[in-house]
Order: sequence, then C-alpha cells, then structure tokens
Amino acid sequence: MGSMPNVPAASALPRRDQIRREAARLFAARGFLGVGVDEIGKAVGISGPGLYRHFAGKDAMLADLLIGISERLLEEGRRRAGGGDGPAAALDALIGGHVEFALDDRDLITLHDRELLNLKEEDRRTVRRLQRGYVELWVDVVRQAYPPLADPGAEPVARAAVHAVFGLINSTPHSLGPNPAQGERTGLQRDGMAALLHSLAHGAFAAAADSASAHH
Amino acid sequence: MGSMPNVPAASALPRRDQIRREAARLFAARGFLGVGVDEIGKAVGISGPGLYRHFAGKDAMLADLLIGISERLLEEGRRRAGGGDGPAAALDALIGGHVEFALDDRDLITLHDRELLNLKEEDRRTVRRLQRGYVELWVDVVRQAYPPLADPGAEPVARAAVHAVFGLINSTPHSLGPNPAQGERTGLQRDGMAALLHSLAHGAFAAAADSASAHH
DNA sequence: TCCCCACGTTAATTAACGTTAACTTACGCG
DNA sequence: CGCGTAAGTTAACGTTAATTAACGTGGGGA
Repeated sequence: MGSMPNVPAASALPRRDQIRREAARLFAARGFLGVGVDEIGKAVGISGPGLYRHFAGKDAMLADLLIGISERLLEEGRRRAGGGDGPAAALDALIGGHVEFALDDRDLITLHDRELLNLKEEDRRTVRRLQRGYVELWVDVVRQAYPPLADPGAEPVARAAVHAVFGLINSTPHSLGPNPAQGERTGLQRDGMAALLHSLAHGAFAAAADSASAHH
Repeated sequence: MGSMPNVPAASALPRRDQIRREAARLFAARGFLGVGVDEIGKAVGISGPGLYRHFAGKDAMLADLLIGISERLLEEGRRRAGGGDGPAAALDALIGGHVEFALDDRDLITLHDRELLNLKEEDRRTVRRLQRGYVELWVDVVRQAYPPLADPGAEPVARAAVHAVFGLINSTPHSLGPNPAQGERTGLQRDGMAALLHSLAHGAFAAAADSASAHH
C-alpha cells in the first residue's frame, strides 16, 4: 500500500480507460443490454470476466461513463459560462462547448440520453442531479442573453428551449455516418458542422425570445 | 374463410392494437431488450406466450411499431407538403405535423430513433428507406422555402439542418415528464409547447439559410 | 530468495428470456 | 347439434448472459 509503481507507458492508456472507451463504443452501437461482457473483454484484448478486476460489474461501467460525461459537461459548462465577457459571450461559449462535445464524443452523447434507464436508482439520481445543474446553468445564461426570456412568466419557455437546443445539437450522431473516420462523407466536415450547429442554436434561441415577447 | 364476424366493439380496441399500445409504452420506458414478453402480456391482460396468437414474436412487435410510425410520418408528410399554398405554407404544415406527432405519440417518437438497431436487417432497411424518403421530403421543401439553401452547394447544410430540427422537435419526450396525464406540470401545456417548437424550428431554418448565404 | 499482489484465465452457477408444445374453452355457423 | 377455429393457459426447452470460484503467473520490494 506504500508504493505506486504504476507507470504504464506501454499501451499509452491505462486498462481502465481503454475499457471505458471500448465499452462506450459498443454500448452506443448496440445498446447496453445488447452487448455482453465477453464482447467488451475481447475488444480490449482480455477475455470476459477479466473485466471484473477493473470494474465491479457491467452496471458499474455504464454508471462510470454516464456520471463521467455528466460531470465533464457541468464542469466545462461552468468554466465557460464564467468567462466574464457578458451574457452573449457566455452563451456563445456554452454552445461552442456543447457542440464540441457532441462532435468529439459522439458515443458518450448518445449514451447520455439513451441509457439512463439502465442505471441503478442511486446512480440515476446522481446523473439526473448533474444534468439538472447543467440545464439550470444554460437557462440562467440564456435568460440573461435574451431579455424577453428573463420575464418570470417566460421561465418555462426558456427551459423548454434549452432542452430543445440540446436535442438539436445532440442530433449530430444521426446526421453523420456511424464512422468517425473521415469527415468527407456527405459533404460538411467537422468544422462546418460545428459552425452550422452554432448558428442553428442561436437561431432557435432568438425565435424563443421573439415568441416570448410576442406572447406577453 | 368466407365470413368476417369480427366486430369487437367490446373493449373498443382490437387486441392487436392494444398490444401495440402497451408494447410501445413499455419499450419506450425500459427499452426493447429491457422488457419481457410476460410483462407485455400482463399489460394487456393475457399472459406471456398468448401474444404469439397475434404477433410472430417480440421482434415482430417492434418491427410493426417502427414500420407503422415511419409510414404514417411519410404519408402524412406527403399529404401536408402537397398542400399547394406555396413552399412557406408547405414547410409550416410539415413542421406542424411533426410537432403534433412528437407531442401526441411520444412513445413512438422515442422508439423511432432509439430501437432501430434491434430490428432484423430486412425490417431495418425498410424503416430506413421510409425515413430517407421523409428526410428528402423535408429537404426539398426547406430548400424551396429558404432560397439560400437552394444553392447546390448548400444541400448538405439543408440536410443537416433538417436532421437537427428533427432532434429539436423530438426532444419533447425529455422536456415533459414521463406521464402524459395532466399537462400542467412545469408550466407550458401542450399547445404552448407546440407553438414554441414551431417557432424554434423556423428560427433554426432561418439561421441555416443565413449561414448558407453568408458562406457563399 | 521469497512472497505478495495485480492481472488474467477457464469452469461452474444461477437467473432470465424467447419460443414451442400440449391442452382447454367459447362461440359462430352449416 | 356438433364442429372447427380463434384465443388462451401452463409446462417445458434451449440459449444466453452476468457473476463468482478456483486457479495460474510474473515481477518488484524486503
């Protein structure tokens, strides 16, 4: 217990992270219940129950992935929202961060709202608490950036708009083929898609603000 | 074979439709692989293998649901797009139809892009063909309604925007609680949500058009 | 040198699930 | 009246999957 001889340096990535990556890929491709532990094991070069040296079980892998991504989103969101260049810049930073995430960690984004129901109650509550915090962060920033949404009666509108924009940005897994290899498939490479999603998000929020100011 | 004595009229809904509804509800709540046939049976008042009198198997139920919804979407989409009052009205009608669908058939919308991977190859191809047709319909109408998107180079932008707007509208299952009982929970009842989603969709398309005209 | 522990392996256990078989019941029709 | 068929029932079968047990191995301190 008094030594830390752990400097892998060989396969560049600790076993645990390697398992995380492959599990995320497989879960995203065929669903949590659709992939067996043997399959995950084979993907990292060990076989089946060997995984239990690194994770308490299949459930624990999913929980680790979902909690991890939720924490990263919230943390990075807080960092970006606190950029201190005014609400408009903060919203821009939030959108940019979420878009980056959706484009670069497609597997996790997919799992994030697809496999919540396969978590045990406690982990599900943890993830939901983090998600709620992330949504609140966005709602606050959006309402500052678009004054019509700051009206107390417009709070549900702002919240719904935030959820809708998440759906919009998270739709990229469906828009691009399942392979992140080359980005040249249907036209529109990564950066173009990022810019477009950014515009769409802004357009949606602006429309929400118009809608709110017209309604009252 | 020469008689049609089938006028149920008792439970208002033929068994087959009752099974469809409960299966959709359960699949949406816990995932296709997460619910057993016994559970579906119990939900309709018969037990387990009795379902095999109405469907060839669990897979067949899912296939029926996904093909059914895809056909309905495409058919209704074509009807609405052909309203003949110009491209702007056509797009409006398309958006309205999809929003109605997302609000009134939440379970099916959820399954539609969540359980495609649990279909057998042939059924999956069928669903994808229908989905592709639906997307093409939208892309055509959007490009007519927003001239900057009609530029040949803007076709991928239009397509991506359509996918993103689907994600936006389909996000309603996450926005509302799991219970469609009363609509008064977080504020924003059904019609308000419908109007908001409509505005957001338009805002997103307008932004896509701006983006495309700025880029060229 | 020895031994401990991280990291694997294969075999066994247990539970669940989809599907089929065999059998029952009610009822519309010739 | 009698019979065929639609619609169920329960029991049994075969598979698959997650987890646990029991066992192996190799390398780094004391």
